[in-house]
Amino acid sequence: MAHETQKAIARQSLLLKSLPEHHIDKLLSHAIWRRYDRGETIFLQEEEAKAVHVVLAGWVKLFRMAPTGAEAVVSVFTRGESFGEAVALRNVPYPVSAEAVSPCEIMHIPSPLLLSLMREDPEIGVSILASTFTHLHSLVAQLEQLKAQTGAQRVAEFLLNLSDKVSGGCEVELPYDKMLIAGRLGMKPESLSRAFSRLKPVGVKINRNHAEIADIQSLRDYAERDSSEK
Amino acid sequence: MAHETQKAIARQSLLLKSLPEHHIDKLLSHAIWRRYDRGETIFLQEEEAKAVHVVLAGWVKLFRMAPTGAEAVVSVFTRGESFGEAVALRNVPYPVSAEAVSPCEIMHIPSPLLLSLMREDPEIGVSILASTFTHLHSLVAQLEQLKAQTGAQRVAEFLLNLSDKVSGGCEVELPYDKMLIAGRLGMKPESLSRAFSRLKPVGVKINRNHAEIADIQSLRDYAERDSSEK
DNA sequence: GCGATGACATGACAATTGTCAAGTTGTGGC
DNA sequence: GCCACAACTTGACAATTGTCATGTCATCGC
Repeated sequence: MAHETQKAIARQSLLLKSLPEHHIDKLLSHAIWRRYDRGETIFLQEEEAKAVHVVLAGWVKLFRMAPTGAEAVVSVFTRGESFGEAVALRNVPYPVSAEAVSPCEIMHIPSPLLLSLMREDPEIGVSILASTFTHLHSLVAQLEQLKAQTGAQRVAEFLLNLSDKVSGGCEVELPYDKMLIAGRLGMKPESLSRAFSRLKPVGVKINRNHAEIADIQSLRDYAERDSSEK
Repeated sequence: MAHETQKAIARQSLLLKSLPEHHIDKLLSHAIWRRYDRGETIFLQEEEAKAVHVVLAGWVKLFRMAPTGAEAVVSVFTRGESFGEAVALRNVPYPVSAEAVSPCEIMHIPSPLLLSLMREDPEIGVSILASTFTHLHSLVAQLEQLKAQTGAQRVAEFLLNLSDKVSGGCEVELPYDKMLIAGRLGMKPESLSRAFSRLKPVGVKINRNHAEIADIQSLRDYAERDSSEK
């Protein structure tokens, strides 16, 4: 059931990679593996957390339903990333819902197991704090973007994060639906379309889920430009 | 230096209140107390974290400077609340800056002390995770609000959080500057003014930093109303 | 008391974004 | 191949918000 390649991916996850070998083995041997289809729910907001989740393949979105029914995408995770750490250890309800947005492989680590290991070895706690901090940091970055950047600038940053090149041109694939990208960036799909067209003069060509960036640096300039200056 | 009343406040903080007595004593005896004037910097973004901070009195804002220079307020803390947990334990730089927005009393718990206690007793780790989770949760809530609510609705929620009444009318004091409230809610001061006037029909009167809410429930209805319906 | 300063409100205007409607395109079922 | 459907784009319009300018008011130092 648990293929070696999957275990290898799990070992590389931020949550596990800093742990000593024997702990990893124990966690892996008690973990639950599961496939999810596109659109399938992994857990629901207000549900009680019983495990930490590690994405082995595919894409997962965390989102929150406002009382009005409006959906706000909080984050999107993929291979090697984990979520639910801080909640699982405290027996509190999830503040968000999780859904597979593509077919997924997810590993679930039961929280009682994590808790008991944590009592044996405090390093585990530090490890969990590490990945929790990463989430915290990315939420803070998102808040900053939403409050201080225009839609087109947020799209520009999103594109920049898809490439690891520092300068020059490049081509990247959009990792998921434009609808989901729009949600993740806090805008409507229509606004995303317009943002893309606004990026054309800066050297961005979009074709389906394929993006061409003429010059990374000039796109970065655009993203960091103060909105007051032209 | 450390008055008993301050220690009492510290004990009630989310970070400490679930810890066993002997740990609290040790932490309190090694903590550093300091006063900050209005406008004084507590730490700067990119600075390395050396302590966890507990607010004993006054108001502190955490904010982030975008490369463009725009400031995004991430959160505002007051008496009994703590911040910097996840960062302090990992020797990583702060993702945000912290500034006193009113005269403040802050207690600093050196992170090496926390780390060593954590190795003795994993319960400390759980405690830290608990308050970290609280921050995470509030960031998620903020994201939801920014993405799914109009300015006036965010202001309505802000007012609602100032009162613990469930129904009927009430009066509350705005806890800090309108400029800071605007920043915290992700809008310009002018927009906050307009949002306040838009709340008048719903029964909200603002006079200086004093707010009168005619009926809590109808304000709540307004905040949760779908923007499509009138 | 007086002037300076900063917080705040308000009006006019521009830019951005959401909303609604229509049209295009690709995909999957049959 | 054909149909139905969902994703996506585009345009027109309305609502919201930012920007700029102006004016009021309280506070503070002198």
